[in-house]
Amino acid sequence: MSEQESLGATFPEPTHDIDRSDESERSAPRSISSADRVRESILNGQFAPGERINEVHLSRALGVSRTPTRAALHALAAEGLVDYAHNRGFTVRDFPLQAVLDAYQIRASLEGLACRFAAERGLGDEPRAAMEQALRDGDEILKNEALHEGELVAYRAMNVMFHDAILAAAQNRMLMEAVRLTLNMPGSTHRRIVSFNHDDVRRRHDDHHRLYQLIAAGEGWRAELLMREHVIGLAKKTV
Amino acid sequence: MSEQESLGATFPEPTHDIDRSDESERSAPRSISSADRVRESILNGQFAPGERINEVHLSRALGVSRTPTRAALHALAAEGLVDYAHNRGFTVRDFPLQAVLDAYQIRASLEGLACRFAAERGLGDEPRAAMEQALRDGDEILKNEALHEGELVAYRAMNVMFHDAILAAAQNRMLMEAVRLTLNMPGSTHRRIVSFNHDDVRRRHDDHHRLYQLIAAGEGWRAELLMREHVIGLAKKTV
DNA sequence: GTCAATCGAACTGCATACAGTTTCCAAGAG
DNA sequence: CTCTTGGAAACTGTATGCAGTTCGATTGAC
Repeated sequence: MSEQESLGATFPEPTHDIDRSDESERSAPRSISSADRVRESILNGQFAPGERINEVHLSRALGVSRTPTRAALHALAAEGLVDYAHNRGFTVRDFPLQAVLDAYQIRASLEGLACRFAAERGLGDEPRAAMEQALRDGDEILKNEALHEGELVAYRAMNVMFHDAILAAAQNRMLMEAVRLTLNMPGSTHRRIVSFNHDDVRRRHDDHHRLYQLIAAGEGWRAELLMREHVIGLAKKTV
Repeated sequence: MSEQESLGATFPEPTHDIDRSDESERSAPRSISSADRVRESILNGQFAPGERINEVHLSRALGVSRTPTRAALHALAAEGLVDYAHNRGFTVRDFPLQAVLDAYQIRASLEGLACRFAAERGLGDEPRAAMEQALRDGDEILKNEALHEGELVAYRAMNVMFHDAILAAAQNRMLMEAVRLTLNMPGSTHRRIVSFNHDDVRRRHDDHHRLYQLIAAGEGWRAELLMREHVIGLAKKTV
């Protein structure tokens, strides 16, 4: 493997696993960035919490020089995944269980606020279409008695589409960025176990229907409270 | 001025105008960073919204090379003050009035949540002492009939101390970071005009007293709602 | 006069070398 | 054995040069 270090083998190949196409900005379709690869490695738990990140080793593993490596790490520090200290470089942040649970509360407040904004400002055409599509998709998925592998993937995609549509309808970029902060948590698979019990899924999807109707009806306050409950309910399923 | 460009003269001298000493991390007392200087320039409105930032000119103005300049700009992009696009560099973000008003709503939600956390988890010794000190300071300031220059400075410091203490008591770093996002708004002095009418100040300070009592009494829900009202009230005074 | 193409200047992206700091280990004093 | 101290290795911070891209102006065709 020429100059690559052994660490390089552990890095994810350039796949668009995390779809960030909703940047709303001119998101050029350029190849996946180093930051994305390192982020995925951290989220997958390939770095121990508190571990120092050696720039030279990391840059070799990424196959680039230290300059873009440092830029990527600074970006991750901005997202809160790593810490930075002058003359001491970057360390992987630790996310104790309490922090993960708190993140759900924060996200609940923020997405609740997004619902209120959406209700007050009205649903644009694209957000409305996306929400309706997500509702149809969810209805379709729920026709089955039990959810299998492919349906779980579809369910997740549907869920992301619905929540992103509300954020888009809120028409506030800071809100989107703050919510993204709460989603970047290293949930090393043993956490973040959202129940796929059929009744739970049905209840959550029913929330979506009610949220859509409340927002469309301009019921900002009710939509906000329901979304808060909806998101907090997700935390209850987290171990 | 040797090698400095004329732009350099417009940069703030290394003073600790913005006190970020509450980093809670090992905040080494090193000299003020380039990022801080550029941030202050942007917040002061020395860059037009949408304006592209030339790295070479900026680095000359800062008296450093392009590498640390880019790092500083990336840090500011993380804070949301500038935008970054590949091969096109950094541009100053625009903050329309609606975004500024929304920021108050976001901050209200987040600080309300912080109150609930603080009430549920109990006030630590330091946050409690800070809050009590802030309350005493406010009482002292309000003894005067009208507020003059020095008292306005003291009032602001007292206010920051009170709100920071609550965030510290919430014991959640993500919450602190999210709130900081909402505070980094270019309020080019014509906005962010919080009223210093004596009655308004008295009302806001009375909110502080009530918030302290609610949090100390463990009344999380009531503290959350009062804080939301308290912060939203600030937006009402913004033009 | 308007639009398109083209060339050149200017700017950004990256690699690399060097300087300054930290960190760790080993040797020595108490 | 413990603590201190010296120094070297390792690591981070910064400057700089070059390559690739973008942007603007000038020229030419229509």
